[in-house]
Amino acid sequence: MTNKKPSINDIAKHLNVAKSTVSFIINGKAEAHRISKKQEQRVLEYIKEIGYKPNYMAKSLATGKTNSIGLIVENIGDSFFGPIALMIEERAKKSGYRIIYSSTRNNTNDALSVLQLFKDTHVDGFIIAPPVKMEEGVKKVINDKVPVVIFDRMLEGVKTDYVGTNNREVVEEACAHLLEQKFKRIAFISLASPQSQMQERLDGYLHTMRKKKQTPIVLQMRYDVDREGYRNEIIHFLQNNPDVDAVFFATNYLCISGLEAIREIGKKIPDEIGIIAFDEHDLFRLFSPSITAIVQPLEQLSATIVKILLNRIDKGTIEPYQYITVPSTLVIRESSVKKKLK
Amino acid sequence: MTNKKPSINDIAKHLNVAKSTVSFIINGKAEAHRISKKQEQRVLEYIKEIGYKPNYMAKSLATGKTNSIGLIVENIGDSFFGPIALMIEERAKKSGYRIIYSSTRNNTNDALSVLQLFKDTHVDGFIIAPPVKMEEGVKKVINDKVPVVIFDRMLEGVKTDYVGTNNREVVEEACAHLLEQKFKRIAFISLASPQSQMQERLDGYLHTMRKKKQTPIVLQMRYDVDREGYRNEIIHFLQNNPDVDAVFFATNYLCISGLEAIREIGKKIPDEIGIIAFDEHDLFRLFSPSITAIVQPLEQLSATIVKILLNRIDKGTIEPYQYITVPSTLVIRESSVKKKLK
DNA sequence: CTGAAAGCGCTTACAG
DNA sequence: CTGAAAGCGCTTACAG
Repeated sequence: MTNKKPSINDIAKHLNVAKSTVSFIINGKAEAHRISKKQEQRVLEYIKEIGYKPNYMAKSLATGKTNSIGLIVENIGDSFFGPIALMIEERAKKSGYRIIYSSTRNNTNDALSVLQLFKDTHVDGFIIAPPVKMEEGVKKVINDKVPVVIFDRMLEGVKTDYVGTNNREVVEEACAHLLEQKFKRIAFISLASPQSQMQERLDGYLHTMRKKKQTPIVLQMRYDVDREGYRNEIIHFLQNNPDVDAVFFATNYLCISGLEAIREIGKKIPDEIGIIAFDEHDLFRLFSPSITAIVQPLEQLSATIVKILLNRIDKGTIEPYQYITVPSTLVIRESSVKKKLK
Repeated sequence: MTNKKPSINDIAKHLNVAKSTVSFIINGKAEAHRISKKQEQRVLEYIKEIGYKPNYMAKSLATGKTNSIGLIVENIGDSFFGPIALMIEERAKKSGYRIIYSSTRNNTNDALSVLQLFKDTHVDGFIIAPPVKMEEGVKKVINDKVPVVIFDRMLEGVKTDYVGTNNREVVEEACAHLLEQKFKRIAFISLASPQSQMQERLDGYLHTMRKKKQTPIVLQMRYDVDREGYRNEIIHFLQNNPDVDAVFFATNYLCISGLEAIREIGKKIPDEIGIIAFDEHDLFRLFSPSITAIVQPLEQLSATIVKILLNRIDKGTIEPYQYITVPSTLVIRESSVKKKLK
């Protein structure tokens, strides 16, 4: 018993067989290489006895596979990407893949450099919620035959798999609901972001407003601001638009800043101002009044993302790319239902 | 221009120098090996020209280092570990380390198997918030000279670095604050968990109660229950203990279930029941009334964890192990301050 | 059915 | 100052 870890070579020598024989047996290819049952038993037993563990780095060097996936998101600590990261990892683990993650905080340069770094370390595939201007970087990766699944927001002109939700349709549903509740002046508060999911949400809003002959009122804030900044800007906006009687918030954290703003200026939800948020948050269930929200099916999104990526990794990248949208649900709570109507 | 990635060998051949020379130059050891400036320039320029990227797997195989760290937490999607994961990754990245994560959901067997898996893939070190009964597994890893930093909860008898907060002291401070506010019957609602941080929080509570001659009232729930289950058990508890006029919740999610329970039975916060939670949550700032909470210094915790681990990785494991507690802050809000006293 | 050998792309004593 | 060579621990054609 030395304390050096045993290698395939050691096993082969000890058992007087060839390295290749051992390797085949370990990898379950004994049958395919017509190795005798007896031989296989002998090797398997010895492996168990000495507690042999293959060296993954050597294996990776020889095969070019690392069994790891790079996950690049906006912020792994937030209430959307965090749970997604949890579910993605749990599913990937079942298929023997590890997840390496990085948060971009929407910084394109950081995202590009981490993309390159992960690629240099030979991840087998990527799951990316990209910041803007990532098109070229992602294309390069795909060109080098590394599979990429984009999620949450699309990348224009990048041919690869995408998984997202039906932003536009569900926002239309939400806005229609507000109108039904007799809210008249519905504002849309969002980020000045060209990202596809934000554009789709805006489209849904504008489309419904136009269809119902309402005048849109849109606030698009810079996205490099902190919570305090959003709050102040929303206060300002609501004061300048006193006739606004409902707000659709394009993300959950904007809604949280919005709630702080509304508290500050003292408007009553829902009778003086109706509220709907995109994406769920613990707060929304418990807030008084509870907040109507569009809830994305996180489990289903994660499952789809992982399934598609693993399929690409296994089978290469032949079939047509998939564009999948999993529908979200409008969960109606108190903040969008006028008490007088009840 | 073939499409095969250039290797050190290719460079050496092309430039008519030895592989070792190229390797030394790439790794900045040109000087140490007294390689001529001219030679160095020539190699560096060529590398740049062809866009050479070292193969990390080969490098890892040769050196035994992977520049990766295994992060094992309870749930990367929750409001404590998520932000911690964000900060840990950002700091590790600056020093050239990647993070591979896994969530245990407090399942010891899952945690042990992922610990083994990460170890087999040769992570350079571990950051672990361990479930119970991980002592032996972690010891084995440490014995094999892989550095481990434990955080959030300690592991009895495991000699390694630990980073946590001053659970006991800050809970004492919180309980003293409730007593000052003339709350009489303070209950402590927690999980039936032998984990150290939970024990310390309980100790802080019991100690203060005893010192002030108050009778402790403790509810310890099973920790394999869902939010609904917690809520129901808390309702039950509060109904059976109608004289309880304040509750200290040992975690933020228990507090959230508690708020649902309190809403259900219709008690008024803070005048009929005072509330304090351990750990911050978005909800607590915005809830009406806002909820007093013990806030852990996440930035400082993450920074300390990463610093200690990288130090161990670089310098080996010679100096005595560190046991570091970073103090938390009691943020007093409306839920623990009686209006009548104001 | 099994084995000898080359190869994956690095690092690092060692010799000169 | 620089180069030839062994080694890290696997996989996989290829030969028999």
